[in-house]
Amino acid sequence: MHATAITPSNRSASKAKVVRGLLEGLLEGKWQGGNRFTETLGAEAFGVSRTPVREALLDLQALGLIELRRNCGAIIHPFGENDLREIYAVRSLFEVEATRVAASRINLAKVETLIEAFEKIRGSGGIDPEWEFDRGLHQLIADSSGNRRLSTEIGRYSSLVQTMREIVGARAQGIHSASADEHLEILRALHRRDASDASSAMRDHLQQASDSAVAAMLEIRQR
Amino acid sequence: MHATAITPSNRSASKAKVVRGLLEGLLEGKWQGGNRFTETLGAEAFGVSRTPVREALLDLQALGLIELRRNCGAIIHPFGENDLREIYAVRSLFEVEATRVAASRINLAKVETLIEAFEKIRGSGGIDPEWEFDRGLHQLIADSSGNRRLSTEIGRYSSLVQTMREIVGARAQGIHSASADEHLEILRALHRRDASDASSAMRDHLQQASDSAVAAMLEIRQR
DNA sequence: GCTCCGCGGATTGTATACAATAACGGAAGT
DNA sequence: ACTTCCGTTATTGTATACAATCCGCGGAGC
Repeated sequence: MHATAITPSNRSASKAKVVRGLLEGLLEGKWQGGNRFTETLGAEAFGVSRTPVREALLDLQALGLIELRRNCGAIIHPFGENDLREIYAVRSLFEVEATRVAASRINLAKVETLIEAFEKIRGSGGIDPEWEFDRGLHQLIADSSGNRRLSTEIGRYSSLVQTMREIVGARAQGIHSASADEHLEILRALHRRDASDASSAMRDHLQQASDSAVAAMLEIRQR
Repeated sequence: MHATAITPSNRSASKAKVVRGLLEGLLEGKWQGGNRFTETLGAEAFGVSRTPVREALLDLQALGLIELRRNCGAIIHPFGENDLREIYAVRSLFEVEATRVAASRINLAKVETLIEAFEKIRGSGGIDPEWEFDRGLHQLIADSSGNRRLSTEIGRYSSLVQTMREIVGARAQGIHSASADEHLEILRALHRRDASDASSAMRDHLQQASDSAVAAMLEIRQR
């Protein structure tokens, strides 16, 4: 539904490729020192022109991952455990607030549908399809917040996290997706229209997700 | 200090021009219906090429102000009182959190410097220079949050608000800048390292700012 | 009359060319 | 040796050209 800035399916495919490549480098731990990365360099590295590279760099700058200085190229800051936690901290800020607000407005029928979906997952023990529903849940909450700006911000970070997931998923084995239980706790609180419990459950959920992401990154780097 | 996305002094002057022009239209209340705005149209309207228009549209999309659809042009949503309040709500989310975290880390000497500055302002009754210190205060808090991501987001919204201020300031008479008292309350709480009071004062400050901005927008539209 | 296919135009996505500008280095002066 | 100035060069900012893609419309077939 949202025009996701980072992974717009196939819209701006080149830009997405560049973003992914740079994120891979960040997660792997390349660019340890304050490395410089010019648009031309990126264009050659990824086999595209400067234009999508430039747009990718602007996006990454807006996410605080790089610093752009005129006629200097992008300064890539070393990316560590702490940076990943910061990303989840901001995401948590957004989504906890969205959950709190959404509790009194969210469409209960949709909540029930998702509850059934997650219960089915928990029963079957399937892991793979869960991310799909996870995205659906976060999207539903964002849209139900009634604040377009908040929803947009959530979408931006959602795309970032999604891309990181894909990168990590392709390399790390033991990356465990969030447990259906956490999702169900959020959903049941929402169904009761209990803003406090719901937002609290969302906070815990994202804390888990944060720890999990850090573990996955460290696993990747130990190779 | 930050590479501000919207008003980078004179970096990307054309892009800034386009952003400002579009924001003017939004604040004035043009584009009431779901208007379409193509890149070519913008290029002609502002006398620049498509490239800076495109970048401006991407920024505005990331701020939730417009919707970009492939081969469809930008869909400009009507902008109302509620949208302005939403922007301040998100900003409040960022800055209240930053204030809370910064309380235990902020450099007290810098706080004292700002306290003196605001006390001088309050004495002299000068209004004009206050925005400059206002920006300094918010920037200091953002940088003291110790979270680069959070700081970046604050910078994005800060630029947006700053541009809106400039637009409004050029048209409305009675736009009153925030009272020095509000700033002093934040600063004194920070100086006590009282996270609760400081963040609470920041919340109140932004609530005032929000009301003030809405009033200014309505004043503009009544002409 | 209704549906489906295909084509033309409009619009974005990407590449390239040109202009502006700031970093870098070296030479001259002290 | 240090600093300052200036020219070169690297790099971004902007403009333009080209490619891909989607939307709408009209006509053919049923």
